[in-house]
Amino acid sequence: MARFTQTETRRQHHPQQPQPAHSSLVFTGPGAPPSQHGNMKDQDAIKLFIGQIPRNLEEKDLKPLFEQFGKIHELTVLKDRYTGMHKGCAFLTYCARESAIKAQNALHEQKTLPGMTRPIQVKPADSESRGGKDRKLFVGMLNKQQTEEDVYRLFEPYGVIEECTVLRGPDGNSKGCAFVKFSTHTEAQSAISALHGSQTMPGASSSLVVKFADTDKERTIRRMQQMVGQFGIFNPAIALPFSTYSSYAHALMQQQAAIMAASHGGYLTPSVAFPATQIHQMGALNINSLPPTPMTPVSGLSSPPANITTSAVPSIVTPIVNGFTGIPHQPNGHPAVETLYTNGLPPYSTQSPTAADTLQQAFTGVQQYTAIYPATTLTPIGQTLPQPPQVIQQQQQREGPEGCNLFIYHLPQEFGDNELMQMFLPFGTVISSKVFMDRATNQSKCFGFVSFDNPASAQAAIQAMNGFQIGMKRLKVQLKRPKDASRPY
DNA sequence: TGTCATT
Repeated sequence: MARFTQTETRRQHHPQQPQPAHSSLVFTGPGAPPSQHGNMKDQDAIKLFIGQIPRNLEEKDLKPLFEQFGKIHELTVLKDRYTGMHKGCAFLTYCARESAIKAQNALHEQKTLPGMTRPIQVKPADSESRGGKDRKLFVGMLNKQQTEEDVYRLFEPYGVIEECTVLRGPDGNSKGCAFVKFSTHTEAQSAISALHGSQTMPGASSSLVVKFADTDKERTIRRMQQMVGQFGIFNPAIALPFSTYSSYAHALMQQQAAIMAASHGGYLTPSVAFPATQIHQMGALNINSLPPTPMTPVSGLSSPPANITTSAVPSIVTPIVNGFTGIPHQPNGHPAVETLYTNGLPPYSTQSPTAADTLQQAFTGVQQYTAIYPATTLTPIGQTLPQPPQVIQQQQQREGPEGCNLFIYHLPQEFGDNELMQMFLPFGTVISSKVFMDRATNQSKCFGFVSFDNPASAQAAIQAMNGFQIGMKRLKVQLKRPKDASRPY
């Protein structure tokens, strides 16, 4: 029955009734005058569900029973959509909210209609509350000092508050948010209109948030996303289309480069995370001038590098691996890597907006590759991968364990969370990446955080990426300062 | 040096 009720509710919920003059007021407080004439209903009228009705009773038969509590706005017996069969229940809306309350008090479970074994049900229809959702607000960006009473005061002007709870952690400290349930949707809506973004509480990082609370379903989704962030149990890369040959090749190179970077320790190593062809181009750019001229998008990233043809997958492994093994010490047919670094720094430029794209493309293969091939095929030169890189797309801002969180400064202006993550993926599983944005300008503050799932990856990333030059700046890559630490830099 | 937090 509950399911039918839901269905019927939705179906019947749509017809918009003409509203009485007073209902157009944004504020519909507890003192809102009830409708007195016509078939108008109060804006805060309650739709009642009537259950346990004998199937031989139609609207006209039921009307007298309910009319004694007030003028009826609408009474509908529920019928099966296809067979037209009486479902033994109805929806009833009185013109006045008060009538509904009276009827419920007088009738619900109080009387059994002829032929029925259970007493009549008279209660607000599911549509009236959706579990309270449509009149329950989530309030965020509160001051953590604000109590239930403070919140109550804040929302009181907009209607009758049935419930007001400040969310608190286990220690009893406010989480800076609350739930406020009004008696009607309209009241809740007016509170949103009046209060959302209206003020910034002292100590809050942005203006007050007032919105309808999540439904159960939404909460479940949120929970799942949090689990993803915490445990990395979901790898969306699996859902990506099968990698092209070229991205596979890139993936191999980058994977090996990552291994090199992790095991080598020199500042030179990060550069091998880029295909040789790309190193060349970027290196040249870097030599020419600082700041470099805007870079054309590096072409050919999605096609195989020159030294890789269309041979079967296993056969390309060795040459690539060998090539990369040689790079740091013995350049292999390309100009010596060192000679490209005329300023003694690894090459890379992100002066143009295309640079972020470039990086992203350069690393894209890693994700696909990791998802599709078993780990054993990833180690053709007998090395063990520290951690298969993973991409968590629905990331939360989560810190990893102690020693796994990096603070990165001097990021290119155009780097976002994703670019930051792509840049650090070769060193392990990135459980979160966050570039800080200036709220006012929506511009990057050029620093951010990357969290790995293990300290070794973090250390490898520091070794490889600290001091890495991008444009005119060098990345500063350090362990994130623990909250309680007070060591200034 | 993790900005936003959903009983």
